[in-house]
Amino acid sequence: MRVVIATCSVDYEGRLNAHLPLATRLLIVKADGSVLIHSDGGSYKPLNWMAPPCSMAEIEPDETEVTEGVTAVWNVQHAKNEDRLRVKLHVIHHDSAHDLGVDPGLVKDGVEAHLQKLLAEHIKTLGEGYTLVRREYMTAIGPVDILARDAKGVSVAIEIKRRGEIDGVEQLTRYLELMNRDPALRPVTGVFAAQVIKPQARTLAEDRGIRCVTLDYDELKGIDTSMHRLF
Amino acid sequence: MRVVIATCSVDYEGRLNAHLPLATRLLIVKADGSVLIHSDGGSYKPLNWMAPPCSMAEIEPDETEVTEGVTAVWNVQHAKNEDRLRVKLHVIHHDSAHDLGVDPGLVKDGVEAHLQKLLAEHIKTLGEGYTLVRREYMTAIGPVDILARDAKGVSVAIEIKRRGEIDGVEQLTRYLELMNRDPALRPVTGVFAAQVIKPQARTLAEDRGIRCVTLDYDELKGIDTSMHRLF
DNA sequence: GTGTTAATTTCGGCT
DNA sequence: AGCCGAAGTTAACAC
Repeated sequence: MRVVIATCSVDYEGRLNAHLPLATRLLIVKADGSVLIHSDGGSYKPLNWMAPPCSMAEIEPDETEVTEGVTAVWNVQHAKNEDRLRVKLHVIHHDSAHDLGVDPGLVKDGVEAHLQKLLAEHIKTLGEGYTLVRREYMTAIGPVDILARDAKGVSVAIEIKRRGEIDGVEQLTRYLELMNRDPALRPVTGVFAAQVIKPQARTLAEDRGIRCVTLDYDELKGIDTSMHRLF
Repeated sequence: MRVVIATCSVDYEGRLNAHLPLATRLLIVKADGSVLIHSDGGSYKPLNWMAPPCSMAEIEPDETEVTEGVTAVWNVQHAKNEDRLRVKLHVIHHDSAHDLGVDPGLVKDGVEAHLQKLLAEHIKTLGEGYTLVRREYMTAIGPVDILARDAKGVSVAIEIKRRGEIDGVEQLTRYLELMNRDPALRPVTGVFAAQVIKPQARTLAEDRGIRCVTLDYDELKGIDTSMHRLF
């Protein structure tokens, strides 16, 4: 990995055109040739970048560029499309290279899969008498997150999201449409469960007779913990 | 901006829990206190990070950590929630600080908003007699990009995408379904406009009676320029 | 490899 | 400040 602090201007041509005026920035060249250009603020997204696979060539500035004060030009070309990044370096304040080796990678815990597991274990939070049929109930168009039955024994298809948006309602609607054609399951009602449900998604869901449920991850986890403590 | 190359392990606790085993990585501390942890590969997304507003405190390792070879600990705490990042530094290979100043920011050209503005201004490119009703026409499930009327005064809902894919057709279909329930608007026809329309999206759209229009950004911009020149 | 879905998404625009 | 949708989204997973 090469780390450079330089006063530079940048031009990107590809899916869009973008330009960065002359300023001092952090330039990172990774082992796979990818380049990141960071300012001293903002979040983790670089001001501009080139994703791998790509190659970086340091070329001589032309006469006009030399007049403008350009001391070096980086030409970063994507390997599979026409995306190109040109960095015009004026002043280099720092330049160092480091051997980092391969990273073992991130270990995560607490994503949607976890929510699904918790809700399946505590399906009664949806209502008295609810019973779990199975998680990842397979249909012709994909797996329904949870299939359950309510107190009356009616099938309930449950779609789980961390954040409930329109896409999720569409997804559940497709499942319900298909499942309601199956005489062995029919009728199937729907529950849209998420930690947060956007108003537009709620409107659409309720318009289609789908019940919306807000999930509290900590509460589900709390039930889980207290259960473990009790038994 | 502080740039550090160090052998370290990282733990994140917040919306989820995540852990990075001991390895050599690039650590960036920005002026706003935010921290990025990058490996020597992958795309622009860091392995782990803390978004601003947050504060970083360098603390002494405890006895156990010293035994494990930890020489310093960074405690990065988010200012508005309980998100916390702990970096245990074992070996520091490089450490430097740089004053970058404020970045003038990225200048973009050719995004969806620009397309929408241009098409609204030149709505006649869709056909003789077309008139603009308004951009971002609000419905219960979200805003339609452009509402117009054709030469016969029939309402036309226009969905604009840079790249026309199935999602966009689904979106427009939802709007049309809803708008066609409104006696004041009915009937409403649809136009799916994009710079590039994928064959599958085109097929689906046309199957649903939605007209597909390919937008030429440079041409629209050209009309815009020549208009300015003429008047 | 291709397509679909999630993400500690981030970012910008508007109410 | 919050909500909503786009992004040069990126990344993980299924087929």
